[in-house]
Order: sequence, then structure tokens, then C-alpha cells
Amino acid sequence: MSLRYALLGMLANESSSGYDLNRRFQEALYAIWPASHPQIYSELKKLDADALVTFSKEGSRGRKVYTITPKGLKSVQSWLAHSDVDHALRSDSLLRSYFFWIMEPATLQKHLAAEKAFFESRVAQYEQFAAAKDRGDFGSSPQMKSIRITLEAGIRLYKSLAGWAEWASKEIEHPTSSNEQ
Amino acid sequence: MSLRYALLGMLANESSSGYDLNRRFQEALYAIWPASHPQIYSELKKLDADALVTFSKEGSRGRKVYTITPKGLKSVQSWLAHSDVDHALRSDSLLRSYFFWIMEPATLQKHLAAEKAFFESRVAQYEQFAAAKDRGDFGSSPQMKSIRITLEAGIRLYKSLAGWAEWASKEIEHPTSSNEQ
DNA sequence: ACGGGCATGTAAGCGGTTACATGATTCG
DNA sequence: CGAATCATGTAACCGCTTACATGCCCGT
Repeated sequence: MSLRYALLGMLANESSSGYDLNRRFQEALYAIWPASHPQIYSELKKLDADALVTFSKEGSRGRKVYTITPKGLKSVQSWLAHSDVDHALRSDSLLRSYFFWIMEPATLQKHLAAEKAFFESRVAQYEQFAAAKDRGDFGSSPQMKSIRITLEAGIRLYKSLAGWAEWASKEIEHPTSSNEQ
Repeated sequence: MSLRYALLGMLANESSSGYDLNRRFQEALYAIWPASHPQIYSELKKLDADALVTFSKEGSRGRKVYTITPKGLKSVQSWLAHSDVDHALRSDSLLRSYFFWIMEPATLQKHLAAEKAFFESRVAQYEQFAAAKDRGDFGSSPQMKSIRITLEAGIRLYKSLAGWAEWASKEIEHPTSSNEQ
């Protein structure tokens, strides 16, 4: 259900084509809400059927430009204001950690080092973007401020996971468990 | 695909019935990998068809006890050691934050307060469990140590999100953006 | 002229949820 | 005996992915 609102939200910012929405999705939202292009196109079809968006077939190569309708805007606002947040998580990284006891120590250490490196690279990537934003490279529209807030979540999240991977690595090497020995 | 390995991992620890697997899943893994009982039962069927588990219909009320096979054990180990970690994330919380600019300030502040409270309650819940573990309430098997590590990830993750929600709330009230005014 | 990116789709299939269904057993 | 819980499933449906398909336009 969330993809529908993600698309409406992007269209609330500016009208655009399915192709552009997809491109922007891959750049901006894929990290927190993955979606493939067939899904985006078919969801746009449904949004049109529900009169939450309209489109005008105008541009070159059959390009369709979608625009949000007043009903569509109300729909996103209502989602944001009234619907319950889904706090479900689905993390392959954490799931695997539950089964660390099955892994050989050497393999596990390699695994944790790779995880740490991955999380740190995400942090670096987001921090770079955040710094550019804070310098004012992208203006200071309300939209940009929201993006900055989302970015901050990513930075904090991946920083904490990088720290966790490092902690786990040490914890496994020399356990500090109170009931040890 | 991950559910399959989650089940195999649990069965590597101890043989149990679909019912028990489901119950333990809801308690322990639901927070990081949600699964409903029909999914678990049908996955067990497939695992049996693939000879990764066997079952003996023995217990009361048609209870089936599943046991992992050597092939099954190899399968989990191979998953843990050789398959790429899927770092995809799908967070309703973060997705919404991308669209904060659409929300009315008062609603948004309420939203962030509720989010912070939720994240903090998760932290408290996990910390309580972690403390009990560190006291040695559950022994110190390798399995238990893995759980402790997973738990640590949850604590750090939700702590960072709670901090983020607080930061965002303040950031919105009095922006500190460098290119302000 | 043609190769590559633009732009939009369809189809098959899988993973996952929700609702429904059923019988067995234990407990008060 | 009846209610609750144990225990296992089926069916319908939806979200989502992967692979396939098609035509258009731009640059070289």
C-alpha cells in the first residue's frame, strides 16, 4: 500500500512521468522503499483508475505526464496524518546474526568485517550528500528539508549498525559475558 | 528465500513442530523477519519435499516434529557463508519522513513524539531482555550468545531512531540550516 | 542507418497476508 | 460438557520481482 502514497507524495511535489518517477525512486527512495518499474507503472494505472492522479499523453515517445488530483492530495495527507505507522522490519543482516553460532569463527569474522565496511560506506555516502545539502547546494525548500531529515535517519541508522558490527566482532573474539568460565 | 533458512536455523538448534516453530518465530524473530503461520507450514512442506528436513508424525493432536537433515544443515551453512547479504530496507517510518513537508506542523510534531515513544519502548524492552541474559538467566550457550548479539543490534538501532525522532522534532521547530534567512 | 537510451508496458511466478476451516485435546 | 487452546492446514488475493516485449527518438 505504501508505494501508492510514495508516488502520490512525489507527484505532490511536482508532476512527472512514470519514467521520471521511476528514476527518482531509484535515486532517492530505493534505499528505504525498493520498487521496480513494472510496479510503478502498474500502480500509476491504479491511481488513475481511482482518480487520484490524471495524465496527459503529450511528450515525445509516448511520454505520459502524471499530475496529482485534489482527491489524491487529500489521500496522501490522510495517510500521513491518520494511518498507523507500520514498524515492521525485515533485515537479512539481523536475521543472519541470530544464526552466528552456526558459522565457523573465521568465516564469521570475515562476514562482520564486510558488514561493517558496507554500513560505513553507506554512512559516508549519506554524509556527503547531507554536507552538500547543509552547504545549501540544493536550496532550502520544505521538500529539501524533509529529505535532509530522512538522510539524517539513514546516517544514524547505518552508523549504529557499523558500530554494532564492530562490537560483535570484538565480543566474539573475547567474550565479556558475566557468566563466562 | 530467507524464511527457509530461518526455519532451518531454528531446527539446527532443536527439532520441533510447526506449531512451536511458529510460536518461537513470533516471539523471537518476528521483529526482524515477520512470518505468518500459513507461510511457515507451507515452507516446511517445501523443505520436506527438498529433503532438507524430515518429520515424524507422533505427538498428540497430529503434531508433526520436524528434524533437520545433514543436507539441510549444509544448506543453512552455505547460506550463511556464501550467499550475499540482502541489505534492502523497507521502512514506513523513513518513507513518511521524506514527505514531512506535506504535513501540518502540529500533526508532524505529534507524529514525531509518538515515533520517539515507540522506539524508546522497543529499546526498553530489548534492554530488559539483554540485562536478563547478561545476568545469566538463560545460560551461555553459543545460541544464546548469538541472540544477545542480535538483541544488541536491535537496541542500537532503535536507540538511534529514537534520537533521530527527537532531533527531527527540534530541527523542525527551530531550523539550523546554514542557508537559512 | 543503426545503436543506444528513452518510455511504456505484459506475463509468469513467488512470497506473503488474511480469512476461513477443521479436528483433537485439555481444563474447569 | 463446553470452552479454550492446540495443531495443522486451504484458498483467495495482493505486492512485488524477473524476464520478456515493443516502439520511439536522438546522436554519430
